[in-house]
Amino acid sequence: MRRSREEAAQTRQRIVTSAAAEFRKNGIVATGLAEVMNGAGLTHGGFYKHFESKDQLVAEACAEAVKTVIFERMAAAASAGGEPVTTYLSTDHRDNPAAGCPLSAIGSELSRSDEKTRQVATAGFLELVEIMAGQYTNLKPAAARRRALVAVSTMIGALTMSRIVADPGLSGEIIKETQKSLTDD
Amino acid sequence: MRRSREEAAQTRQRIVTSAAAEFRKNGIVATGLAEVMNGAGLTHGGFYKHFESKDQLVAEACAEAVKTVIFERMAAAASAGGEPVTTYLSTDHRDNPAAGCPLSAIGSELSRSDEKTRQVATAGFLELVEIMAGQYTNLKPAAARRRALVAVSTMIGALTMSRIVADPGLSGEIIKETQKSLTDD
DNA sequence: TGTACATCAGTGAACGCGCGTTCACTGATGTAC
DNA sequence: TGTACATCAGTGAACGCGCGTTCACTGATGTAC
Repeated sequence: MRRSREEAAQTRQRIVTSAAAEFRKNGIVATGLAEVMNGAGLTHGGFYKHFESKDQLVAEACAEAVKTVIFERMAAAASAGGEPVTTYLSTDHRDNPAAGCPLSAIGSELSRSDEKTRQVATAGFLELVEIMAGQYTNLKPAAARRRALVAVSTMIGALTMSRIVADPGLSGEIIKETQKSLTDD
Repeated sequence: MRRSREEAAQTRQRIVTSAAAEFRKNGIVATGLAEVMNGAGLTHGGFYKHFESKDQLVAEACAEAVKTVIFERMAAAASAGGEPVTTYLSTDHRDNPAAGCPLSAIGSELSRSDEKTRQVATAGFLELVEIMAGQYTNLKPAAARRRALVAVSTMIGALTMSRIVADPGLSGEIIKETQKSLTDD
């Protein structure tokens, strides 16, 4: 039966949030819409009352993940005077991809996604670069940005590799060494 | 009809090579066995005469990609006295994922693959670390390895991001800045 | 303010399709004598 | 070395299944008078 405008908006939001978690946990292609809808407490038939296609959901779910993880959590970690690198490169982040950075969790799938999704991912990357550039207070803005571009690439590569690697010791070593390398100096 | 042992071995090899390319181009989950077999010039029905499952093919295809790209091409680039970083971080490599490093091309999918595949990926990562460590001739082995661990993570993250990013200028900037950062000093 | 009707969120079944896997069959290769 | 038979690589059809998407239906919400 019909729902109120407010209820419908909440439902839509639950679908996006469920998708953002499922995609990061199991991958975009491997996640079915029925799985996403089930995660939002709905049956799969109603999906198209809210979205035009799976691709549209992918773009919105990616935007939500970028917003909560990069624009909110990482930005907060930096403005609180903490080291954003330590937040990003942690075993906690490594072990919880469903709640973590989409650039690490679904990076190789994002490179095959449509324009809209890649633009959203690009915006997240640039925000992370800006956050990191803000850490290099002893450098001029242009130099800080250049260094941050590399630092963010390092963070994404290291977290991705720490999840791939079969040896837990090596996985921890990647996180620890990368964290040290990016916080020293 | 039956094929000679030699022909059958060649066929098997063609399947692995086709899979290694298709997986890196379109992703593991998004690539069907029919697509792989077609790339090897066969119909899909014969697949199970050579492999037990898709997972087994994934592991072997990953091993082939690691061997040709890391153990052969990257090792050759280093021993020829060239900079392996320049080979890895190039627009050529960025634009040809099907022939490139699987850690960048299918990184996030590898983290969800089975133990065998992740072990193969880990071996490739460690070899790349060793190649890079060999570049740091002015450091003691342990320090060189630690630095290489971070450098390889940076290379993988930067190449992955250069493929995700929607803006070609930014994509080139990531490659150029990361290359500079890893070759300076 | 109350009533009649249109709207539409959500359900559950169904669509065609491609997936990984299995199987009967073919006929050349390999093996045993 | 030749012959008879077993093996098995490859084909093409079929299996059950889950995919993204569509649709008829329900009934509460929203709108018009």
